[in-house]
Amino acid sequence: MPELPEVEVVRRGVAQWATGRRVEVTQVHDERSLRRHVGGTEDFVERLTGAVLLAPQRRGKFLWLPLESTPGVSASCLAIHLGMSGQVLINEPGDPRPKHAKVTLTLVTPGQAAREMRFIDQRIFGGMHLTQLAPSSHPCGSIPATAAHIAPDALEPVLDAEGFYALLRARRTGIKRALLDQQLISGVGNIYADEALWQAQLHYARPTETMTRREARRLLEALRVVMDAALQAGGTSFDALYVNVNGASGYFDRSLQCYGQAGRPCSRCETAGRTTVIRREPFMGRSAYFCPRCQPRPRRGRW
DNA sequence: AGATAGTCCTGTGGGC
DNA sequence: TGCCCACAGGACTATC
Repeated sequence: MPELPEVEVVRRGVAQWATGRRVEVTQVHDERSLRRHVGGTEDFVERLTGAVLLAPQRRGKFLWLPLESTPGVSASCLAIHLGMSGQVLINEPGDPRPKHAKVTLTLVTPGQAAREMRFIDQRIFGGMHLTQLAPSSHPCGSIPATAAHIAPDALEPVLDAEGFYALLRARRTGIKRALLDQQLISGVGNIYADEALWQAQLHYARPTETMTRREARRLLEALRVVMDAALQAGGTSFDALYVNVNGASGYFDRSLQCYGQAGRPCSRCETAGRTTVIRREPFMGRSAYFCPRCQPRPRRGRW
């Protein structure tokens, strides 16, 4: 499941191969991946073909490439969301097309060989669309109109510990729900929520309104540390569903301390000479992993 | 405002 | 061996 670090790995790969290139051919193999494009497939192809792609940007799990704009026309972008199983691969033209290829863009630039940028998506929860760019607090100054509602992500400096604390105290929900709410803080999914909560020694049902400044700071720091480490490792790949633009897996799964570790000993407890087993509990139609000793259940938890 | 249910999908895996 | 069905899971929408 691509979360912030995985999307950032993809962004960097796309930056290397797509920045400044022109879309020579647009092929849509499966219209369902354009569900979020207002205007339909024909409009998508017509507007994208011939456009020059600028440096890709990211906020949370949203990725976008601004299109070089013509004077007098409002700026737009190619927005990409990977959903559950989306991939962006860079290939040479003529490479065999993967089974779940949904969109292929042929990218050209003078004096260099053409490349194909392919959007692959097995479960079709992700997609591509064209949309206007709207002013934003994002470092690049704008954001896709369709992503304007999401909050700054955990790695943006604009989100500081005091601001994070204030946001949490203003809510009446459980801390993991808050972390997964992209309108409060973006980029966090199930994996990094559980990892950061484990790191910060907070139970997932901890009511946000009882969080202390210290705990909020510890949690934000934990999010940053775990996401930075995951980025260094090329992301988390449990299976072939998440890969970088060259098709390579990340290896952060080997560093996971909590997520997916049900039945295994908590490493922090082990270091302290105790044995505690990581537990999995159903949560919001998925799972929450935690150490029952390091992350004790609050008396009045919020699920 | 917060919580929940439904929707979109397909590969996987448990049950028989 | 093979069929069927339940299910996961990010984001969005509708509804309570």
